[in-house]
Amino acid sequence: MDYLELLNESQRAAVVQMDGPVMIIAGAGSGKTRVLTYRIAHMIKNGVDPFSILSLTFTNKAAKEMRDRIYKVVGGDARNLWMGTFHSIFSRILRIEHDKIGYPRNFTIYDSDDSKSLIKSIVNEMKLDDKMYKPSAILNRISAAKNALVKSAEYNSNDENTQYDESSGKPKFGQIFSTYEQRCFRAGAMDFDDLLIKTYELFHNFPDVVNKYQHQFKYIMVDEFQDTNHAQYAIIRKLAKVHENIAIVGDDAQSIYAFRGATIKNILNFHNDFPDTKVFKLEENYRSTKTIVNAANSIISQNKDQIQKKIFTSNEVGERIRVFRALTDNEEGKMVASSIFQEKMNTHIMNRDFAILYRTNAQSRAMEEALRKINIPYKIYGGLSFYQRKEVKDLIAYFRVVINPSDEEALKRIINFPARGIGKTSLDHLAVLANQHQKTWFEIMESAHQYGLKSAGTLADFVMMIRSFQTMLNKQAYDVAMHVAKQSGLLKNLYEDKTVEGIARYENIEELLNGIKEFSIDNIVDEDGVVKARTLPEYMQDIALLTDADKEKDEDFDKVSLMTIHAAKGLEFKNIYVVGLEENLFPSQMSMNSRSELEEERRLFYVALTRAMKKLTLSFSTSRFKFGTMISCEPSRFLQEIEPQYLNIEGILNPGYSDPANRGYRQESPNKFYEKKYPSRNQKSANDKTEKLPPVVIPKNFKPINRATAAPQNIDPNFIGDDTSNMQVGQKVEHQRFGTGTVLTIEGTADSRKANIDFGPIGKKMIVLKFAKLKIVNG
DNA sequence: TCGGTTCCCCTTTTT
DNA sequence: GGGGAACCGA
Repeated sequence: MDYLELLNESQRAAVVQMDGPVMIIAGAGSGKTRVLTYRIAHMIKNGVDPFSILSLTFTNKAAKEMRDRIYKVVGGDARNLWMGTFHSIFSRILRIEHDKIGYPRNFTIYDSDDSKSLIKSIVNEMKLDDKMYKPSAILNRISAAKNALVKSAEYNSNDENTQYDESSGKPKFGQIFSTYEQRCFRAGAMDFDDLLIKTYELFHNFPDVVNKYQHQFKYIMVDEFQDTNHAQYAIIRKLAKVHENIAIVGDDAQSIYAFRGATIKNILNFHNDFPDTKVFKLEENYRSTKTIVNAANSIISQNKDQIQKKIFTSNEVGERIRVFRALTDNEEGKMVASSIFQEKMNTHIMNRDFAILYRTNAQSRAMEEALRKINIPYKIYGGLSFYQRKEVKDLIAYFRVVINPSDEEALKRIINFPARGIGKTSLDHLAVLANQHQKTWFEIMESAHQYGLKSAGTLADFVMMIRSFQTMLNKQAYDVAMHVAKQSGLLKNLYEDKTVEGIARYENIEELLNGIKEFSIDNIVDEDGVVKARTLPEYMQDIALLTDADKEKDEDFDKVSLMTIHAAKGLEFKNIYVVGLEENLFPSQMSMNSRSELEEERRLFYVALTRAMKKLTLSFSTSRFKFGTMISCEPSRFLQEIEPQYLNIEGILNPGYSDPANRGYRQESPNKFYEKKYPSRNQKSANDKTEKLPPVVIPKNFKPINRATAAPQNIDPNFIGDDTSNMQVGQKVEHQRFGTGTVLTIEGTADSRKANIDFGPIGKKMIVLKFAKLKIVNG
């Protein structure tokens, strides 16, 4: 397949420009993923060693999809790419280099629940008011600091910070921050932000380490660059320093993670850090109808902060965007569900061609109920994931403690579950002693007698149990997991609960164990084709950063998708429903305080619209349940920001609709704030758009550099494997790394055909023939 | 210490 | 409307 033929001119230019710094500004639906995947495939086809390509994405799903697509073009080599999310790639590096920063190799990754729970403990231990020091708010501020690469020591030495905290009623914030840091370290745990900040430190403090990775990663690619935060950019800038072969792909119009520290500055700074950057713009949309593209353009043009570009499409005009109003959130669900039903009757398209998008996860309930009632199968992305369910977390907490006994948050979860008589009093004592002696809970428990703890006997039993589990850790993951589930009493405890929920919980544990079983027996091969046993620690590393988006099941193949707009980024569907277009919901109430926050909401709306290929439906409700009470809602300002020529408004929305000044969406008592700050489009003055950011221009001296492509490291490119389909037991073979060996056994068929080969001094290796390159030695 | 009940807060968005 | 923490009685 000549993949270059499948690209348009600017796409192709971006693909073949392998060397030097590259910026690809890719509008929605412009074939960005295609460019990225073909770019990598192009490199591999041109002899670049996959091990030297680093490709960073934001979600596991994006990484997986890209790997699959590259696999289709270049085959098995795709396995060896360093491809994944920032967090997963960096955790991989941190596990390799763990000793440099004083962490155990099997460090735990705290999710935000763990982080909040730890903060809560700290606030309690410090005897502070937990109304004032809310864990989520504290965590947000800690996270913001870390994303700016500011650690507690630096934070606390800055008067501005201390003054801010004093004036906002949280004078002890700095102390909580530094305690939090210490406790994470003591627990051998990293939170999400640590994965970035520790990587940065590692590279900053150990020149030999950074040097190693700088040379290894000859080519670096970053997807969704507009969503990178300061720490992420600082790391990749460092990594790219030697070869400067770095390509960033992004779209400022789809920047929707500023709330998490992402900054558009990274795009603007890129030119300063890499002055020779070649810029490519992908402006043709292949996804959506003209109506959808133009409507989306009319939305995004209202933002002041943006890079100039013109997204266009040569697709058909398509249908107008349908807008309807519901009276309640439940009715909105019903209307969406019946619309999907009708659409399927009329056009015979699949369930999987539909997606319902919303601003907040809480909105999924009304949609789910309505779909369930008329038997439309659906799947929910995000929300409470499988791994966040209580019983699943409990068993996983056991695994965490077995692997890393210092993991305090996991220990707290399981120490008295199932109940074994270790109550609050014991826990309080443990906490005090641990702080007093600067030791982990587990260490205190090991010497419980010595500290005169009343529950010493029970604690010792618990420690013994964990210790006995630990002796099994090098065994296959499933065997250990099953043993732990049984011996801890957790399985029995759940089994005895015969309520409906209890049975569901038991089934979830069964599902988890089945997943581990699959993981264990699903032989994995390393780069030399050698089969490796998969252990529990490996399983835990695998799932630590997994969101359930990754847990795709076959039966989910043809279902309607429900997800937040954030989760929908990067996806496309034929028919899209964007629901809940109401003031205070979308745009969110929390984002009405500043122009920049509101613009982020607008970009989010832009992302929502541009997910649709053929048909787009927008809806809002005039009332909805919030915290169990009914509240009344006003239509979103975003609705009237779309040029009306693209809309098809159904039914009588409001009496004043015929008046173009309010397009019928305005309620009878107009919101004063709305009037004043956000004049409608018609009244908008031309000089509203004067404060634009400098547009990115393609440099005039655009000249592709044709540097010789890098040869793979340590591998002889001329080494070609022979056809092994007729290989016999007893035959001599040559492997590039292991040398000459004798075939002992051959088993399996087709792709899973394996050979056990004795390489003499190197030992016996089980090799999967599909992947390994072996020369048959004659004689 | 445990289990059941009430009560309270919650809601952005995610790795 | 729902989950988790706090509270209370045994």
